[in-house]
Amino acid sequence: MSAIDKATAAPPRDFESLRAAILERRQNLPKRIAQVAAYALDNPDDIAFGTAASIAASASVQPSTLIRFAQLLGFDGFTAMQAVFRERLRERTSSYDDRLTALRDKAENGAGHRAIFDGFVAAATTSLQDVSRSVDEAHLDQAITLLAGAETIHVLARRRSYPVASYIAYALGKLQIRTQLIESAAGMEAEMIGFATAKDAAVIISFAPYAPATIEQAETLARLGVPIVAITDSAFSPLAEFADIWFEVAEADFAGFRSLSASMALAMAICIGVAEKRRGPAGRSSPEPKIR
Amino acid sequence: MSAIDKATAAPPRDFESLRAAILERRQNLPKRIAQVAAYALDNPDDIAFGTAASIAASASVQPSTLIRFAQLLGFDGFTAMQAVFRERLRERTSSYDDRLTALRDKAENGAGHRAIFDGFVAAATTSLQDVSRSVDEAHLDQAITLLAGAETIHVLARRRSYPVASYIAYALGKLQIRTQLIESAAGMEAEMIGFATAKDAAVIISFAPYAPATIEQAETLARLGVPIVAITDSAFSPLAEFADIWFEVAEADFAGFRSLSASMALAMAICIGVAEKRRGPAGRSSPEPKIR
DNA sequence: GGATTTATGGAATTAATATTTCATAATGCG
DNA sequence: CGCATTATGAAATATTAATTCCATAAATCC
Repeated sequence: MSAIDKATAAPPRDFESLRAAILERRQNLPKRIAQVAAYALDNPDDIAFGTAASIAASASVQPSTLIRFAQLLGFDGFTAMQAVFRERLRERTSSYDDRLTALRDKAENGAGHRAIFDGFVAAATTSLQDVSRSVDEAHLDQAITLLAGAETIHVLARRRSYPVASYIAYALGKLQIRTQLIESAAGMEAEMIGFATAKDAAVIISFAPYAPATIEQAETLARLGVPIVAITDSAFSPLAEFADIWFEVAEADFAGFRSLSASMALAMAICIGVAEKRRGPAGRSSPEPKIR
Repeated sequence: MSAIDKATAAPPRDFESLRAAILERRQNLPKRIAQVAAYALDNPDDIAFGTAASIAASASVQPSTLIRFAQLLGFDGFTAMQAVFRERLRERTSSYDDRLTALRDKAENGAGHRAIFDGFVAAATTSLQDVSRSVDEAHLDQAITLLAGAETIHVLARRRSYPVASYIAYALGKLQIRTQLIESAAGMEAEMIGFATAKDAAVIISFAPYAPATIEQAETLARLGVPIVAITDSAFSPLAEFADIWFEVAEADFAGFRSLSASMALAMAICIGVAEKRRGPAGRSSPEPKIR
């Protein structure tokens, strides 16, 4: 019998509880076993993939020590423990879409606040994955070229999309690019838009249900001959009609609110791209504006 | 000898070329082998971890067919092919941090716009992963309880953090929670803040370098006895001093701009949490506000 | 400081897993 | 239709990997 209870009745079923179990006992583990414990937490992937012998070698212990470690945690043997490490990889890899639907269910049934938070994280991650697949370089280049040639860049968005617009305005400002954020506070939008010319350009962001004011103003801008780059959610968006270049960004939603992460990432890439282009192809040696 | 060349000289080294090789030959593959091919593309994870016997069973073929399939692709045997499937999982799992640093280098050396975009996506993803680890439920509960009890929720943020504040204001508005976004446009912030009382509460978001105005106003709010929930970036943030509850959110940066995704996700979770709590524990049956 | 318990290393054993082989079935071709 | 070729299934074999066992070394306790 060992100093610590030989076997916890129930072996951890998932990686998190396994991790917790290890951390809890960490202090009073025999030297070699502790060595394995540390290795396991530091290199979980190796344990998922390796064989008992190879892992033992990497951790500088005997294979038998590995098995003792597993048994100490309540597992039958090394193989049973390894299964948990493999399961972890599977889940981590398993499509975020699945995770998201699972979390949606969970939240519907009144799970804790943590579940809601996880849901938003999953929604954002999914959206980022999607947008990463769907945006193509050619569009990106065109949009950047178009905006880089503009005298003033007008940024237009309402409601849900407004945060994206305000971040664009902030970023372009920092990058010393003349920008006009079309604000709604004082009801002066029409006048602000009136000054736009074909030498300017506009970035417009809108998702279903498209704010009527945004569409209306997009139309006005188009009529004034202002080139338009749009970030929207489908080919059927009314914006697609007015825009010279448009991006389809499908943001996942959770608890009734859509993520903005994908739009934000795209917006930022456009801003930096415009700044780089303005600085000229020669300026490429220091393309990274160090601003916070 | 089989109808198709028995063994491609060089076996695919990575999953993508393996996939391509399979797709290319798909049409002229013997029935059982084709069955394996389809299974392999549909369930790559199973192949990574399963044993020849278990995979064969899942795909309804004999283990030997599995080996023939591997050899047809130029591998030595099943084990060699499986290695490619495992490698794929490893890479997919490999820390986003590594990817991010790689992309940063790439961008510094003047890579295309696509690389910049990927960088922002990676930065956002990393931030989300981090925040998901660091936020704990107890804090979340406390923050939600605090805000749920407020008459009016004041939302305060400047510059980079402002988009988060505007999204919070939008969300709380939709959720019919009385909200006051402290805007800076007309320079009336001081007056707006002056109306706040201990019965209200405030959400303040600020990251280094902390906008002086935000800190100053946070202090004022604290002096007025307004409970404060802060989202900031370190324990040394001046906000931590004034806040009753604060969250540490470390956003990764790229090309000089930090992601906002993690803060956004946290902010949304708080908003929904407050709305749920207000609706009362009984209202839990329909916790999902269907608003777009 | 000696006795007893506990931990460790290393080899032996057992279990599992991949691979090969061979008989048979299916397919294609003249 | 019949022969040759290719594909398939099933079991035997070889290989590899996990587990157990035992001798020895530390550590702990009286």
